[in-house]
Amino acid sequence: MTRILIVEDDPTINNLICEYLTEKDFDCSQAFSGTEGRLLFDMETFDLILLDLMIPGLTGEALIAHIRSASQVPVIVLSAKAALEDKVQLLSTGADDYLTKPFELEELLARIRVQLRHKASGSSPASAALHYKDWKLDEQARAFLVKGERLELTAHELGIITLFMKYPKKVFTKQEIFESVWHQDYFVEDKTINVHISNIRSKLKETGTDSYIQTVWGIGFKLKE
Amino acid sequence: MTRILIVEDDPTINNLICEYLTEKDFDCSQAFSGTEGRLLFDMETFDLILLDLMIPGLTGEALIAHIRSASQVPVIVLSAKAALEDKVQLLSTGADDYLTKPFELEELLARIRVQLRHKASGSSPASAALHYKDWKLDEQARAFLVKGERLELTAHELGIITLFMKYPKKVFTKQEIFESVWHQDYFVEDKTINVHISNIRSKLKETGTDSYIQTVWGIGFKLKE
DNA sequence: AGAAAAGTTTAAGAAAAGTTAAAGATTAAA
DNA sequence: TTTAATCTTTAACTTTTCTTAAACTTTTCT
Repeated sequence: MTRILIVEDDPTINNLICEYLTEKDFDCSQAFSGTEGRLLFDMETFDLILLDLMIPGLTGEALIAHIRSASQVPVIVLSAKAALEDKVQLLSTGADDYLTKPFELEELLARIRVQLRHKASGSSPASAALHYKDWKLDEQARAFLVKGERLELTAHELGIITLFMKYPKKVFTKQEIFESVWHQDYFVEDKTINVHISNIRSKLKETGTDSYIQTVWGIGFKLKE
Repeated sequence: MTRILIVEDDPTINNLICEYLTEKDFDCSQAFSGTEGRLLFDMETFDLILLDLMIPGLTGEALIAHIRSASQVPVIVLSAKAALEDKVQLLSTGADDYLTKPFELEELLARIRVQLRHKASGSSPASAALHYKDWKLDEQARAFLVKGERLELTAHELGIITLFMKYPKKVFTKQEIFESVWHQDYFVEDKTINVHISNIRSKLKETGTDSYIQTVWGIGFKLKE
């Protein structure tokens, strides 16, 4: 389902848009401040972002800049500002379209569809990001984010995390991990996987999420329930 | 066969749905309260859940949250509430679809088929779960649940339980258990299996289900009828 | 009933599995 | 080519699980 993030501080307008779009089969998340919007953007993956410019916590412009530093997701700005210079500046900043308040919901929907169509026709196959608790993994960018912050992992470490996040309930034996991540038959020293797990955990420790990787004695490893 | 859980406190409606779906070749389980629904969900595995929101014992919302904490099974909400805000919240809470009462059974069937189709096309390999009375065993997650609660077992203990649950009527000799679980010929001390059985029973004792493992004198062990 | 066989339980040492730090080997980058 | 990063292996250490032994209980057989 298409996921849309609505960043709008006025609850009435936010809910109105949310209800309308939900009815139209979109999956909406709501943020009521710039900082909340940034948090949601960092932690989840959206197909489109609706953004009010006049929001507390972080200016709309700053949020666009933040979004553009990490993603090409379409951004439609909702603004009371009508002055042309603002519009121009916005579009050059990174917004893909704008709508001046008040606007008709039908028009909003039409513009959303336009942006999504652009997105769909252009570019690469969108690789959905994986989520697990407050971990986020963007496979395409090979970026691993904890609580929105990037954590540097080596190739094998990322491979192991990716495997875990694809099947968050499965227990993986060391053999399974090795064959899946190394793409070879299992003949490395048994301990190698252990060492990598240990290294991943120690990197995770800084984020307080090292307990997410659990040891299943006699079997292997898995993500926490 | 496709298994559907119906959580609906009105017996007339519950039975009506159950009979209709049974006729359409679904395997239905009925719950008449939120708590009963949770119990059945924890103990068995369903392909889809129909959930009335206005149920005694546990609110529908809380039940959805509980379900979502453990599973991606499709949930269709049956509700008398027509207010849009409720629908929005529901869908964002974790429901996959909703139907406002009164509804046609044909529409319900259509929506069930849509959800099952979605499920089938998407994602992860279905991990078959084993069931025996109020025991549930998820082989992929290596999780053993008694009355919905996880019970920690060591690798060998889990191996023994798995063997029993695969053939719930068979009597296993100690030699069979050893060769099946240890993957070796039988030359350990005879008593080893006994000790493991004893340890399993003592862990089960906390759940009140230790009597499920029965001793067959002179032969071995089996699950209770 | 009494003896023998089979099963149960507890406890303790042995064995297996896992963790971590560190050093050497390998690979990639500057 | 030199430097840096990553990977594998080794080894000492910790934790969990397994096996054995021994004392005790229940069932079966004579």
